Amino acid sequence: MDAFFASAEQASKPSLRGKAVVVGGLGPRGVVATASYEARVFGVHSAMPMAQARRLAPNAAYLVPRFAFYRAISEQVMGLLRALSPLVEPLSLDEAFVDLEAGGAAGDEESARLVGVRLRGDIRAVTGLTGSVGLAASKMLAKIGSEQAKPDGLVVIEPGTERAMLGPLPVRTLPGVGPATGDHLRRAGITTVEEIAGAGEDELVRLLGKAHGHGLYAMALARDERPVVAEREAKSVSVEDTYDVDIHDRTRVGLEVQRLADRCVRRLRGAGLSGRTIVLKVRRYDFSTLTRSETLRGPTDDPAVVREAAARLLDSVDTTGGVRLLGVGVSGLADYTQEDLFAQAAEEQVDAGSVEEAEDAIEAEPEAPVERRWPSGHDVRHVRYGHGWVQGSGLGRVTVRFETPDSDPGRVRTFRTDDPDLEVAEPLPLVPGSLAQA
DNA sequence: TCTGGGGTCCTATGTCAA
DNA sequence: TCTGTTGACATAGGACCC
Repeated sequence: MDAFFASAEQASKPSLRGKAVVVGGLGPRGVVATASYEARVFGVHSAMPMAQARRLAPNAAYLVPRFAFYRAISEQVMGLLRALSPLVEPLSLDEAFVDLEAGGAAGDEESARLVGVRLRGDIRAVTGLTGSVGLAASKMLAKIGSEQAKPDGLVVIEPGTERAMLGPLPVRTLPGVGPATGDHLRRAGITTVEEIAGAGEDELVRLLGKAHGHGLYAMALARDERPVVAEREAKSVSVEDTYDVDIHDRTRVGLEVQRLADRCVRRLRGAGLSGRTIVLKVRRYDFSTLTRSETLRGPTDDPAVVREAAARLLDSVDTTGGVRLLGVGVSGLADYTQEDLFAQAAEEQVDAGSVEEAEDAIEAEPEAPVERRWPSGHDVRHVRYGHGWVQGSGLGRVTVRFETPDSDPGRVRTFRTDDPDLEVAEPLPLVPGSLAQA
């Protein structure tokens, strides 16, 4: 999908169409998740600190992501893909590989192109959004093709033309070459894909190590045999929070770790999983990041066990100077629990006095509750004015623009944040009747 | 106002047992 | 019995992806 989050917001909010839209964390430490193509003109792009984006595009619309909404759209698109083939490998909410051969949907180049054209039409009809398609003989080439096709296009990389097409491209085009590897290669005088091929396999392995070297050399020669794999099993479950202000108080750090452990276990249990290895992640005031892990004798999904392990791990970490991020994860997953009876009994004890209570005893960060209740971009309904979305809030006021996906751009009105006529609403379908509402 | 959140994979190093 | 090799596992860190 093209600029997925931003496009979904523009489709949902007529007044934002054709305008610079930036979706991401709005806090002081937020980063850009997606920028609309109009915003990219100003140099705004994914992973950029929000503060920098605001300097570059001060007049853009800034919205928090609405994952439930995007997920609903994503499921519609994945449904279309699964109609083409049972072999669909989602990479994220807005991207997937499809093995057309396995689906019998396409045998030759022309039939494949036809499938791609039809798919793009279906995506538009069902979601109202544009998606781009890359058709090629391997995952790597299909991915590169789809990048070249964006926005709103289709690219076929014909067999036999792969090497010539890849040759002049920058090394960063290849999957697995990020900033660090890119720098590494550049220092060795390698800037294009054909120069990777020219350097030879031994040289690459010497430069980048065994796995990466062999892999990259193969990619540069357009050799990629990786199969499309549907239903890959999760290998870890984790949660993490970056705090608006560094936490210095060791007691508070401990409490946050307990909260994260509970959240992590909730996700773990929700997925019907348990795990053996508990991981604590700490990012300090200076952005240095360290992890500590502990492996239990058997898998657990017991909140008390995970909390205690996380607390032990925290004991071995120096947090003087403050922490900006904390995280708790579980890996070594199994889909069954093999917990001994002592732990089960201990759980019932500890659960009685949960962390949430203790947490309330500590004074909360002084943050405006209105920001929580009326997050920018979220849908609302007013008794008199109907459906709209929060354009901004603060100082006891909330500003709402009243419009729907199929209306003209709407008008703005401002209310008190405690106005009883105003309530939170579910997103409306982008195409009438197409979005199953929760 | 510098740098999210949720993942995967790879590498290096240490330890232990066969 | 001593020494060396090998493999599995645990741990920590880093690169990368969307």
